[in-house]
Amino acid sequence: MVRVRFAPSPTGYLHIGGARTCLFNWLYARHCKGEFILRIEDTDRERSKKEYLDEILESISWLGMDWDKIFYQSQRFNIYKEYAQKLITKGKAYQKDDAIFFKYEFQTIQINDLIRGKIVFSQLPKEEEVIIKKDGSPTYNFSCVVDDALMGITHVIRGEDHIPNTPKQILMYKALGFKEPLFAHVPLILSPEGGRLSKRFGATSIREFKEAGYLAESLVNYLLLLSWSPKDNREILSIKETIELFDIKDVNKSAAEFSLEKLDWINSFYIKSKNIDELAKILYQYTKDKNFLPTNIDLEYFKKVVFLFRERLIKLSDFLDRARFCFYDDYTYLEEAKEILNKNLAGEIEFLKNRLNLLPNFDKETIEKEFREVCKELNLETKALVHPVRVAISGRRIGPGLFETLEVLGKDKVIQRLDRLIKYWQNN
RNA sequence: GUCCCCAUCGUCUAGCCUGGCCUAGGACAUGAGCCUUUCGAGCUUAUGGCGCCGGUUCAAAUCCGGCUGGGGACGCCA
Repeated sequence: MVRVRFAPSPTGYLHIGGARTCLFNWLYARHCKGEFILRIEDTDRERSKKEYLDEILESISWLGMDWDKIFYQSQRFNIYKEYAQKLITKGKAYQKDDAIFFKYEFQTIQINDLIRGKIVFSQLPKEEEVIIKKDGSPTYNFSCVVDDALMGITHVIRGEDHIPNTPKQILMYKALGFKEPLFAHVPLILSPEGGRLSKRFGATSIREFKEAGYLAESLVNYLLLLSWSPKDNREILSIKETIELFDIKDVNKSAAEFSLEKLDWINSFYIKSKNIDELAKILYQYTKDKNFLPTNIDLEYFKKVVFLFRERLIKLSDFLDRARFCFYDDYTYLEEAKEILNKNLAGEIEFLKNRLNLLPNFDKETIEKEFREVCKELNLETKALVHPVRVAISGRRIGPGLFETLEVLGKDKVIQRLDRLIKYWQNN
């Protein structure tokens, strides 16, 4: 049976690169109907933090992945020591200054990477390596080998930055008498500037992407497309069909630059394709987390507002400032919108207001019909009133379609906001 | 410095293994047009690429070599 693992170190948040490595492992496990193990590499007592661990687990779950087993290396120190001791007995390691050193036995190492094919190492950078530190904790390469072997990992799928570790680990497998797993080194994700994805580039942790308003499925879909493709020109794939199609052998060899533009496009696509109830639910939670909504907002009303905006959201966060006027009356006219108010149309707006006020039904169609009729009577182009009215009701120059927005706001609010505009003209 | 990985439009990729069907396909971004009350969305359309040099071959994006370029690793971090 296929058994793979993702081995994060809780010394930082789960970032884009780690998330994709996790995803590839998880997809492969699910594709093969195998097991996906989470191994927390918390051997560095100083730097490992509970909050990072929680964050990592939460991010993995949020992205839609689950694990069959979880192990903590911090609970396995005695196991590592036991195996280090065996190496000493075999004469392949020795103790010095309270630490245990492993002696590499020189030989050309060849690995048959599932993604890259044959990789040959003709030499090693060093002749020995600490495997148990002075403080009794194991070093990465050693605990990794012991655990992968003991846990029965069949495929080690990890980032290509681990390629140089592989020959060292293979030598340890041999010394320990363990069977080697298969290796697959997935390409790195580069920042748009070419180098490592980090500080300069805004968000790198999954949590930050979530907070920025990206949907989990967008992130997963996008990450998937970096270094893998269904080969039939499709860009949008559900997790379910990806599990069917995914094979680690098909992952590309070359590193890929992260592109926010494409992620944005995928995100807006997913937002647009969600049904309104689902999207409203997600946005409701999102806005709640951001403390954006006033208390006791009616869910039906919220849903209507979401419907208004859903086609123009790239990220959930776009909803925050753009839809604010639907929930609060205290908005101001934005500077860029005031230009539209340069021409004083107080009389015309007053006329329009009175006519709208008389409408028996305040629905989109009725409003639009009357609005256009009024403009005609005033001998104005429709847009001559559309723009100022939009500013009146939202404070903004741009927004969703005006007539549906008026319907959502309701007659009372619209009348009140038109009055406010008339006053604005009177005072300026 | 030593070792290793990679190389198709600006970006992500299909094609490469099993040379001819490739005057290299798709997506994002960008330009133009249509639609339109703004923005967006949608639709149509355009621009744009096999890093270079050799070799093998009737034929190379595809095979081989070199170069160049980019990336990674060299911690009692993981």
